[in-house]
Amino acid sequence: MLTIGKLGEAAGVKVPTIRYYEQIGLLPEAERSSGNQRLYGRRAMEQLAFIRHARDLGFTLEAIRDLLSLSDRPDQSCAAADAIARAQLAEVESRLARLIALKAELERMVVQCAGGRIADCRVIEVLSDHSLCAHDHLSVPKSVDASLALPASTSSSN
Amino acid sequence: MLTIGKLGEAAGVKVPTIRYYEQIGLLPEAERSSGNQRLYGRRAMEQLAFIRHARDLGFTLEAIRDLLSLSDRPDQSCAAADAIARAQLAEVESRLARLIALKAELERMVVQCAGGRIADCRVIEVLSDHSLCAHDHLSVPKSVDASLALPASTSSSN
DNA sequence: CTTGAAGCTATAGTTGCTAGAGACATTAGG
DNA sequence: CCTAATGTCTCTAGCAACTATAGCTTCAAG
Ligand SMILES: [Zn+2]
Ligand SMILES: [Zn+2]
Ligand SMILES: [Zn+2]
Ligand SMILES: [Zn+2]
Repeated sequence: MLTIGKLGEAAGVKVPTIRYYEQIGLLPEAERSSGNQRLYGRRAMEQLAFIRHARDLGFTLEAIRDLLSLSDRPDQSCAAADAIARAQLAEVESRLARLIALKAELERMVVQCAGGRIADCRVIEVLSDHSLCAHDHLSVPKSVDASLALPASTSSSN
Repeated sequence: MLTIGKLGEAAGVKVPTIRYYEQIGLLPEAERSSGNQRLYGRRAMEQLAFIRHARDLGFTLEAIRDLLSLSDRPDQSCAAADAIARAQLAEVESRLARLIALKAELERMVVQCAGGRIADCRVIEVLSDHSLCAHDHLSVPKSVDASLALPASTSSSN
């Protein structure tokens, strides 16, 4: 039985994050010691590692919640799990496409600036006028909108 | 003089967002009509368009705040502005690198799943064990950490 | 037995907005 | 001129996924 600190260390997850996961019901309520401290066994370890890995791959907590509950039913079809993974892949691909456009536009502005006064700064100029941009880099269309953010990739370990 | 609705329409920014920008001091307090409604002139229009464009390129509001105040001092060196843009480029490049790794890993898991029962699902297997991953896709090193999220790219216009 | 680290709960802050309530302003139509 | 519809006002709360703080209790080492 591990304390929360040891568990966090083992799984590469910060202690408050573990408590947060429990609070939102992503992890089951932990057993408690006589002195009211959380205690974890192998099962909790595995679940937390699963969560951590899925977060690293960019899955939302909601998706992870679903994946966890699926993984509890080994005999069912994995179609739902695969669908979640494919959706995540699509998400990543769409972000990727957008970032590639952003990168091109940012490179253009940085390269074009000769580095004089603000009045002649290409960076400021381009930001003032999108028609100076080579291509689109537009805001994302509504359908793709929700949860675009890369899960605040909260620097690794404990 | 435009009302806030017209301004939002013109700049492709939602009305509450404009009020929010004023609230956090990114836009100056607007003039008011006799009936206490905000009125905007050409200057506000340009500033808002600048903000919108910079947001589209992924700059944080903090960075935009700095860029705006720089653009108010046309005679100064543009080194600071260029530095902000280069930092943003670096940000984008780092996210890009990470997303490329994620994409590869997600593709691998999706492709490898034969689609049977959960017990044999490659998606679940891989999530349970990072050593099944081909490469790193690790959480971002501490230094690059803050504000990794793509500015919740809150679908364009008004 | 004492001390310091680790744990506990509860609350608030982060980013960049978005949504709602309830009141006032403006404008178009009859 | 009155009314209804829309627009705007302020204020507050909510989203994701944590992180940080305060003020306590418990535990392990010496
Ligand atoms: Zn410049
Ligand atoms: Zn542009
Ligand atoms: Zn599968
Ligand atoms: Zn992995």
